[in-house]
Amino acid sequence: MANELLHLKFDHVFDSDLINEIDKIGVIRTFSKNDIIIDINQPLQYIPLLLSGHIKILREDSDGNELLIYFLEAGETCTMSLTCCMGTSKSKIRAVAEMDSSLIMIPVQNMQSWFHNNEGWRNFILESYQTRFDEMLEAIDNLAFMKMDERLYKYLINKVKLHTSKTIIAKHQDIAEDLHTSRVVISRLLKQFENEKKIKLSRNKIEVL
Amino acid sequence: MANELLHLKFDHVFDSDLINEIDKIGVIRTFSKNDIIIDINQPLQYIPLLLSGHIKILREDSDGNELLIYFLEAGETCTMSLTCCMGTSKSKIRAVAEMDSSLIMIPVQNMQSWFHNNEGWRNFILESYQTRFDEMLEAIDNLAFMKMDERLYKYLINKVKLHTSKTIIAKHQDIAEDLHTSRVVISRLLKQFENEKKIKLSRNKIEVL
DNA sequence: TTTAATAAGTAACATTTATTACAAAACTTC
DNA sequence: GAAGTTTTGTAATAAATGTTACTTATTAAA
Repeated sequence: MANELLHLKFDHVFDSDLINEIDKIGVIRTFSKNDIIIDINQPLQYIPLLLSGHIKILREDSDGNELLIYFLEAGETCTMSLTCCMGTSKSKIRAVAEMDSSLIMIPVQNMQSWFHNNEGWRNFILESYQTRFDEMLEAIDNLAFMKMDERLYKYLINKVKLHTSKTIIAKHQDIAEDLHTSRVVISRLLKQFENEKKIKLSRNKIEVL
Repeated sequence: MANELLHLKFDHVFDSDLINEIDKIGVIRTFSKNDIIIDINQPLQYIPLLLSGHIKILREDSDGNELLIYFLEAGETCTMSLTCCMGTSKSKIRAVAEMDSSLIMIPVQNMQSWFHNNEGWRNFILESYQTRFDEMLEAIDNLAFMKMDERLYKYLINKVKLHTSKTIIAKHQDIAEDLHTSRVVISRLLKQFENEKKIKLSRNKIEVL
């Protein structure tokens, strides 16, 4: 079998015929940490399935301010790309590799017919929509109802879960950009967390206790 | 034909067989202004198609604070209900009639098979997802990148568009709840808009100039 | 028409977040 | 290890939003 990761991550999602077809027509692409996978206004001709790594989905306003909306993990797809492909419109988000990642890209034409013929594919897409909807709602909750200290703490906990490691490698500036605030605000709050014994700070590194 | 509104709003979306089936199995429900159509945590067994009126889709946090996410208009459906029905989960949002409204409710079982057999239905659902995604992104943008004065002005303009009337009937308290802020903040900003000749205020009424 | 209830106006103050500016610490490079 | 660069710490201040408390205006009810 050509692609081990494809089987590992998607064998329980798609039937073997579909897996083989994906394997045949899908194009593997690899990205390094911080690579832009898809940028805002870029037209989309492929549906990506994430085989390994993590991808940050970001929104940007007209002044270049960014906001992290959610992360994609291996075994997931970006439903934004689906809606874009259907409407042959352009990407409304930026996708950035949060770590080294690999994707398999499926041309839109194929996925249109699968949607019609293949129940596994259909369910995968509909479940993806549900997951993304839920994450968008959570993003809205975070922004609307939570203060910056709560948002930051949640962000840290989420990173710990994603990487299954208590140690986060990041600079305050990066975090500030994800949460759309300023570095000073993040440094201040992190120091406060450290005083409360929630974390331990060092250069480029945050240890969650 | 049993239901005029169904034809008026959906004839160009679905083929005539599907329209007739919807007409046959769908249950019409009418709501008065401010009625709660679906509440948070309520299980969903029906997909609603909006025949007339406007519906507010709201999110609520654990302290009972609300936030308006978007409006539904006639000819639309709530994709939240789709994801809920698929996963047989509970509503994550509250739907409130913004004015007297009528819906046709379709049992989930039927819509599952249409999804498989009927291209018109499939496209309608996928387009609905796209529209809702875009509106969620806009909600996120509003919260992340805009200040309260901008959010308020956008809210007013949106209301004017929806009702095709320059006059908005609402009290400051209602607006404050939709935008999740306090009445005093809204009164202050509205007064500022009035001084800038953008609007004209009176009790329960805002005229957008 | 007086009274009560609701809605809006506004001042004073508190809190949260953003900004500016600079110093100290931790790494890199030569 | 000296010099430069990057990252973090922190104070002072500004701006935006939230809160409290009270007044005034408008409408509804008695």
